[in-house]
Amino acid sequence: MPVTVELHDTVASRLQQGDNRYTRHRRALIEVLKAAKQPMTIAEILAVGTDLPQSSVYRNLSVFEETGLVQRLVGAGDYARFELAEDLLGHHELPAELEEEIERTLATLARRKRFQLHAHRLDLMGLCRDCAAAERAS
Amino acid sequence: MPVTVELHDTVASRLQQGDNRYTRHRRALIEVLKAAKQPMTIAEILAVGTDLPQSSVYRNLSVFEETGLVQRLVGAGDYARFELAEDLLGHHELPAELEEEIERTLATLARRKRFQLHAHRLDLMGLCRDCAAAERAS
DNA sequence: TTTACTGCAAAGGGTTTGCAACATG
DNA sequence: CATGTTGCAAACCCTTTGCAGTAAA
Repeated sequence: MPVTVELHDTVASRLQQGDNRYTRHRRALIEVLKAAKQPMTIAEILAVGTDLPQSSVYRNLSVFEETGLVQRLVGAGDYARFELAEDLLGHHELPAELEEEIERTLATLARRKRFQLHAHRLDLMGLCRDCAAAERAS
Repeated sequence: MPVTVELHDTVASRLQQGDNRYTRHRRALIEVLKAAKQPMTIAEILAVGTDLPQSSVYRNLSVFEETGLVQRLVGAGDYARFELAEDLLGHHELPAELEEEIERTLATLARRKRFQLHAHRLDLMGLCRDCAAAERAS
């Protein structure tokens, strides 16, 4: 199915809302991230997209991050890693149900322990159903 | 109560297990971290411990980290932050009960959704009971 | 006395930026 | 065509390191 076309349309329209343009390099960068099985470091991006100048990758990733198209992951290794925002991929996100239950659990236990919870952040490392199947097939 | 003395004893003995010495600067660094209300950046450490040379702070924090005396936090802002290891402070850690319930919840929901969970990491931002009280008092 | 630590300053290395040329809407 | 983007290289800035002198055990 033509997921890629839809993706590019989405990206283009979101960029245009902020006076940003969807150039050739930005398309290529989105393609690279789309093809990635996991969040990529900038070094990895440069290795794959050999015609992408370093400075453009840095600048464009920043633009994408500000636009909410790409998420930067820190703390997962020594370097920052980047991935397409979850709502652009669709099949990598965890069910909202899980997030809600975590929040409920956290809120309940925090209250019980008198822990004044300001915010939380949960990172799950693993494979969703479809990705696990794809991995077995390869 | 003489918490500080116990702390220094603990630090000293742990350092000596690895042929490391407990020098004047290392003591000062531990004091700075002990006094901190929250994890500190290196810039903040240098601002407080004005007589601590930059290179010593970097090197000693590395030693402390390898020895398990200090924990490095990434992703909480732009720079790395450092804090004394939880087992040296005692009162900052969340009850094990909470962590266990989170793990149970996560495992259950992951199984239900066929999500192949390899690992997780949860960061909670907030104040424990005692710290919240201390903040109200100040 | 041995060996780890210190302190200065210089080098390292990922990231950012200035600016003139270019391409998009 | 007005304005955002590119590309090169230099600048940045946090971090690491070499080395001679110092101090802990």
